[in-house]
Amino acid sequence: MATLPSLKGLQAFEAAARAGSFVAAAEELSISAAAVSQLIRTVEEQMGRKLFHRVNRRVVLTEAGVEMLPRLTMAFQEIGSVSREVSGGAFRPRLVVSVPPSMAMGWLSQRLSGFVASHGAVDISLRGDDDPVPFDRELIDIRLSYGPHYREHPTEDIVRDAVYPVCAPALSGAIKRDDLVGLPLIHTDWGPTGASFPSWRNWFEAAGIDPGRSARRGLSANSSRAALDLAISGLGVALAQGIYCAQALEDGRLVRPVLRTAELRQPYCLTIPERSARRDVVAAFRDWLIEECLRSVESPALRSHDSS
Amino acid sequence: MATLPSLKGLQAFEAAARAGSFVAAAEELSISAAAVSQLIRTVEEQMGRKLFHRVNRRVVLTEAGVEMLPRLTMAFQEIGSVSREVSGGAFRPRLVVSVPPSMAMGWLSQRLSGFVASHGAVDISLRGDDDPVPFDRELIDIRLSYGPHYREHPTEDIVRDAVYPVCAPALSGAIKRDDLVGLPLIHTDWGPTGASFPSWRNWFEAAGIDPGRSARRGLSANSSRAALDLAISGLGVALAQGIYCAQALEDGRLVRPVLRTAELRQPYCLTIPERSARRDVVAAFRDWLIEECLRSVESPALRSHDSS
DNA sequence: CAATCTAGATAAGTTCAACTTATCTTTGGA
DNA sequence: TCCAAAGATAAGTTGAACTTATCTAGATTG
Repeated sequence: MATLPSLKGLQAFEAAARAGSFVAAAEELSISAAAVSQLIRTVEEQMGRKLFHRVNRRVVLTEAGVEMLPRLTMAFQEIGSVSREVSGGAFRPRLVVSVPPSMAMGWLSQRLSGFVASHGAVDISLRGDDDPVPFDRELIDIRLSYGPHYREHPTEDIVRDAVYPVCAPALSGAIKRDDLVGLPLIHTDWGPTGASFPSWRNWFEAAGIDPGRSARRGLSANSSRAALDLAISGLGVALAQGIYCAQALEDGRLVRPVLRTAELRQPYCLTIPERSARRDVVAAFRDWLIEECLRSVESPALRSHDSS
Repeated sequence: MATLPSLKGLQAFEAAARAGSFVAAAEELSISAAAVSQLIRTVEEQMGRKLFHRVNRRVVLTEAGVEMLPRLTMAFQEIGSVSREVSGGAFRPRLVVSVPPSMAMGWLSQRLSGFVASHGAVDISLRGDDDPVPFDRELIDIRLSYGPHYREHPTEDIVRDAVYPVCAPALSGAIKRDDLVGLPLIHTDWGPTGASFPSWRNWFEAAGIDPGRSARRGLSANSSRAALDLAISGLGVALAQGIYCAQALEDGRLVRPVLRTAELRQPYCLTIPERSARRDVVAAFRDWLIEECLRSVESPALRSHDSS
């Protein structure tokens, strides 16, 4: 079918299928039952397929009808709700933000109130997703991801972060050697997103240190957040990412026992689909988010120790 | 606004907003530009809000218009694609299945081909989600979850699984004592879904054994699948769930060094929203899924050792 | 077992939303 | 400076959508 069937016809079908009766649908749409009957007949002709079985004086959905109903219901609900929101003066811009799960849980959710406070009425939906994210299906306005995926949308590099050994001040005081050999290490399982993140093994290699067996020893955590918490508890030395540990370094819960860093192989990237780019809220959020990223990564606590 | 604005008007708005021009929209809709202009004016009157700024001989979306566009685009695309699929004879029923992430990755994805083979033309979308899942927004047809959530939809208990100590045959042979004290244990971080799953601590308590320090010792894995792999590698004894380890027990990659089990506190539950229940595909998938669950949990490998 | 009720189909006529053509205004660009 | 092109508007036309009225045939009931 080159062109769509009649929208009103589809609407009548949707109401009738949902209600299970033409009369009920007619009432819902404030038209006569005869109109519903005709609309649906027209749609069936246009689509070349029966949507209802007429059994006696009942109607029962055909397989094709059953298949259409939920999708049409969702579509018409969306049309209805967006129309109602916009026409009833008090619509709030909706902003769908997607970031890697680890950021959604900690870093970003802590800072989000800052944006809301400065920007006012916005409905923000914060999603923690692994790549790839379905921009169109979920109407995502802005996606922060590790590395450039999404060549099909405008993407900009924001910042290239690094990982640092960090530990509790108490543990740091007890460190004699500065190559970390023999210390309890906290390993982070970065998950699928961070498959290419540096491990302790990489860090030792880059530093030219043979860690012996100690590169395998110690605790492991399945999130960067958990790894940081373990480090703060003094259980060992974690390889923490700048953006996540800047705060703890600043307020002294963590220190950097040695200064060597390992840069991440990929920058963090911001992807904003064309359709969202012109929205004011999106532009404002983009600026704010970049500012926050840079502030976190280039925090004085990290800078002052920078050892390149 | 009590009732929706004109659907054709919204459609015209959507096309014009997307194309950035009334003339282009008119061409797309195969009507005259004057018609587009009038339709949009009508919608604006019905909604009591301008959707376009008329600047010279250009049109620019207002904030309200920008807000509406993506959601309308998605809705009309959905209407178009469902209509096209159903009217163009070869529509395939679409089945959206949601299960806990651990099942989506392993157990279910391995078995799914069986259903497709027996049932024929179906488009299955398999999602790994944590509870709660958005039934309506994602049009989920069937959800398998641990424990009964979703009182608002018809839900049935399927099976109550249990966890068992399992290990590689080689390791089993080396075991002298049958209380597992002193053996390397593999701890599983069940994630948010399984917050109430039995841990080694629980298992020892239930068995009336004081594990001493050994309940904390050993490896940990952040998924049941990873824990099983570690156990198969002979690195320790894992507490594995029946449904996941039945296969490995049957083909001898794993054995049960001791027979005590710990029942899960909740049964696995199947939730099917009203709208999906009447679909043939859904009913068929439900039957198949229940069958597969029972077969896995009540596999001979588990049964023959059952120690209640 | 009529008598009645109700859901849906159909016919015929009506109406108004949607569409066309024609004309006007503005302006961006050659 | 003049034209081409985009949008607004007016006036008239068309047909999709709607109404009322009537028909059919299962359900329901006294």
